[in-house]
Amino acid sequence: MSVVAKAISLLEHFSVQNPELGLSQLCRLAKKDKATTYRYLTTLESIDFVEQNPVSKMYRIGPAVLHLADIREQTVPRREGAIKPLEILAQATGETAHVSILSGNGLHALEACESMLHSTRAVIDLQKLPLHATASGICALAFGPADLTQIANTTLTQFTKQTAQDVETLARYISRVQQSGFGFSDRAFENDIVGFAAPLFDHTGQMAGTVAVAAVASRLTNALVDQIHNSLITASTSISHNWGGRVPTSIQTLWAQSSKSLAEKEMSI
Amino acid sequence: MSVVAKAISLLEHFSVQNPELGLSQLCRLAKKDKATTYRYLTTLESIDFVEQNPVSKMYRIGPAVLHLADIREQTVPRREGAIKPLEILAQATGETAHVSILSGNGLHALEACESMLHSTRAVIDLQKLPLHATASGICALAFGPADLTQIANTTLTQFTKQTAQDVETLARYISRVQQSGFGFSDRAFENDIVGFAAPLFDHTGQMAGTVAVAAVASRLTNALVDQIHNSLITASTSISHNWGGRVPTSIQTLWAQSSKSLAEKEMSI
DNA sequence: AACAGTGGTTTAATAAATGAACCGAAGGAG
DNA sequence: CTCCTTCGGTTCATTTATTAAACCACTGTT
Repeated sequence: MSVVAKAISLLEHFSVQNPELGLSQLCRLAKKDKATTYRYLTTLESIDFVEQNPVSKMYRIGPAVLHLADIREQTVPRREGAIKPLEILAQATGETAHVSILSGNGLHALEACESMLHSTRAVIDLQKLPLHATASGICALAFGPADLTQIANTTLTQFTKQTAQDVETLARYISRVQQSGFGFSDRAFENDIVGFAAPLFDHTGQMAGTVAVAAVASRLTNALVDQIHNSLITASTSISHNWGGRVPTSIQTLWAQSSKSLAEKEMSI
Repeated sequence: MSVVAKAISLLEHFSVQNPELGLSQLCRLAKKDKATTYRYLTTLESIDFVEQNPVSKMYRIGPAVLHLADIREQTVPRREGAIKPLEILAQATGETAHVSILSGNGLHALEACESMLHSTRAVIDLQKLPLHATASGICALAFGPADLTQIANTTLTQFTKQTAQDVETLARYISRVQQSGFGFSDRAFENDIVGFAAPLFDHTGQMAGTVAVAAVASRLTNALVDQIHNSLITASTSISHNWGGRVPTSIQTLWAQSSKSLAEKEMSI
């Protein structure tokens, strides 16, 4: 791990819940020496990646990232292209919908949209999502670059009793998703939430992210699952379109098959 | 300059005009060795600060900055607190208004708002502003931390014939601004633009940024200058309020005095 | 007064960054 | 076809910056 990565990984400890951190706190969180942490912070401060509250001496994320994020969103407008389909998805399903961006070594939640239909609903923190425990994550493992799986296999943090705890279980989850075309996670990240996801594609033809629905487990019915699947297909198709890509026919075929099998299952009930 | 700063300074070469850059281009821009630049880029890629277009092999700003910018804006909502006063300012003056954030070693343009009143108007690039050549910059030097002046003095890039080219001229500009309470720059950055600025304050009581109007020189009248000054006072007061601070009475006094002297000047005309 | 916290600084030991030279591939020009 | 340039990417001995223990100065508590 290079110095650059180590210094910047300090930034990962800042969050909406914890926007300002002191030197000592940061030392403990990063498990690093005080002198080193201090040097990192002053360096980051010199390039405006953090700034120091002059009275409390605490550090917070600096203004330089705003500028970079602006350039990114103006030239690769992921958020803009995702918002409307996301609202439609949330409204159609009555559950919380969110979009994540895939990037080399993980999945970043980009935007969430909560349905107003029910008073209980999932709340998505906009942060890095665990690959092995969320519908989006398993979807990324199923359809994204192969080297992601190695990253996922090394960090099987347990969140609930259902979280995949070994490589074999995770592999079974992944292969099921590769057959259905939908990411799926049954209370593996949060106790009462079931997740459904679909992959997104950009102009390069590669998988570029996921769109997902986080549903409250107690309200799930076969009809709702069906509705979520259909809405995910619509959302994935239009977001991929807005991102300059399109859903590969192989995935469309999977979706058509799993809709059919679902319909059959319902017929038999 | 530490490795961290050098690596991240690569990011400064990306812009809306030039969102994707190849390895060799970046080498030339950064005046760095190819091997070094390559290592920087792979490091930045590993932490999602840049991502590589898999087909063209070019690099662009990565998704990690979106997340950081989100946290920053959710916890220190500068942009949100600035937008409405900025729109009012642009509309009242008929010129382009913009807000910048002060940070240790410079001034970052945060948001610009163009008036639709005239077809010709100033366009503000959202980037780092030169301290010595803009109304906002001189305003920051006049009312911000003292060590900014040293930074400004070392980089007196010439933009127009009116740009301050020596420390004495700049000091004269600054002291004039310290007397009037308004940043001012007469065609020192762009040839036909006159800038007016007012300082902004946050909850720490320190200067936190500037709000400014970039006016087309050929349209300027005494009445418009008066209008701009008054609107800047309103804008600065309300943005500072939204940022959790307030304009110090010392500055309010300066404003009151310079309004009076302006009124007198107009009386005499 | 002793203690446990801060933020910040110095030190020799050590691990990391550096850049010239290099590779193979792709594209153009003669 | 060869020659030449430029591209992204790699190697390795040399140099340079990073590291972390110990240390200061300060503040509030017991």
